[in-house]
Amino acid sequence: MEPKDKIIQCAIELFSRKGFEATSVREIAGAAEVNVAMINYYFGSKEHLLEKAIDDKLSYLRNIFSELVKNTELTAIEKIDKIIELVIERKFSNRKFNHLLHRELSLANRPQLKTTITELLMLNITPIKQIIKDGVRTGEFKEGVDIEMTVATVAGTIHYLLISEEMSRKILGKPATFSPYNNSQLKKRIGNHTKNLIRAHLLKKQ
Amino acid sequence: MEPKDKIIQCAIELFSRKGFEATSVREIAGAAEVNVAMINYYFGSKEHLLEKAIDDKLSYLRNIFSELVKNTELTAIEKIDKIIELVIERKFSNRKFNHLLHRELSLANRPQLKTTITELLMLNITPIKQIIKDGVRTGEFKEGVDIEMTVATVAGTIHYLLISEEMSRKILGKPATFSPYNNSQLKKRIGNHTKNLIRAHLLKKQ
DNA sequence: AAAAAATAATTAAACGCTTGTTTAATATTA
DNA sequence: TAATATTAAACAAGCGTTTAATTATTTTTT
Repeated sequence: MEPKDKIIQCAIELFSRKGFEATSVREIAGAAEVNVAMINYYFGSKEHLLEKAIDDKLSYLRNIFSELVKNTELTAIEKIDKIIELVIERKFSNRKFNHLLHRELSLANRPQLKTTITELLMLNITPIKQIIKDGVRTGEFKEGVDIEMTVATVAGTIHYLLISEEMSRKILGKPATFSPYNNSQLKKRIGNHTKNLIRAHLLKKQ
Repeated sequence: MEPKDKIIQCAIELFSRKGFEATSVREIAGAAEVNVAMINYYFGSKEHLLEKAIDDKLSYLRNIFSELVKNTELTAIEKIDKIIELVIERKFSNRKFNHLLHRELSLANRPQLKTTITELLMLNITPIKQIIKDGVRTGEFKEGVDIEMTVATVAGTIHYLLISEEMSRKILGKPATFSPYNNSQLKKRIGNHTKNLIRAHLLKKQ
């Protein structure tokens, strides 16, 4: 792997685990096995490195959901099911990176970066909103539901259970030996719950 | 106000807005109008100051929900409504402090602190769980619902809409001029949605 | 109640260390 | 031969913390 990419990769890993400010450029250089000066040579500054890394992720993830929304062979509720699974899968496998994004979003330090991150997070949100809208329009879903809030519920439920191992354990009432993120059990459970919830909330009573 | 308390107050404000690592002790001292050495004199270190501040908040908030859970004059769904309103109120007025807690929780830097924070956040969670449990036991709520996940949904929905102004605007589809946290409109909207959602999910069909 | 002693609070200055960044020289590749 | 990549070393600035001296307050003794 080229040194430039290796720097990005190591930086993301360290920023995600320790936070941006708590990670030194020497640490990153050490992990990437390059000279410290290479970081400024390639990226100009530590801050630009962060921006570049997040920007890369954004352009990589763009338009990955679009096919699902367009697919007309599935009903709205089937699409919702699929997208719930996709979001869970993605959030689980990018858990710490997501924490990095949310940390930056909660700070007033780098305003320009916040816009990029918002766009990145909205990649998960927008398609859910669109599918629910379509479902209401075609009559498959109830009228009068608060679509925007429902979207927040789906994203929020998944997000909340990925905050930390200890929080998840406490919420689930599990002992300290339980590793919520190391088995696929929790993924399924979140998926089932969210789907049931959305059904009770959106589907017309039959 | 005593210098010790003023330091805590200013520290919380700065840590919340800028993050722990990005805030210098000289900044805190400047804001609190005391000499830098006072911080170490009173708290030993910058890190202990953070711990003390969070610890204070924890002991202040303990047992504040207990009366609501014990109140037997309300039905389970009425209790849920009340607690949703309480949690929304609290999260809205402590928005940035909550961000600080969640940032610390997402980092591996200060493990001991994470336990305190988890306990603090669980003060919102535990009563909701208890009320739903009771409601299921008395037959007011459906059986077979995933109680722990439902709790995560309530907390997650509220939490997600408080991530950032820009995120909220984007989720709600509002223009850049809209200030989601400056009016009480959003509070009510989240409250109504969450209550409706929980009703559809928990109440038996009549 | 006044004086003396002891404790606590506050200050300016310095400490040693780490930070992100730059420089200028060298090695590598085109 | 020219452009690019890589290096070790140095830079100035900021960091959290400590020191030692001074002022303020409280406690004890007369």
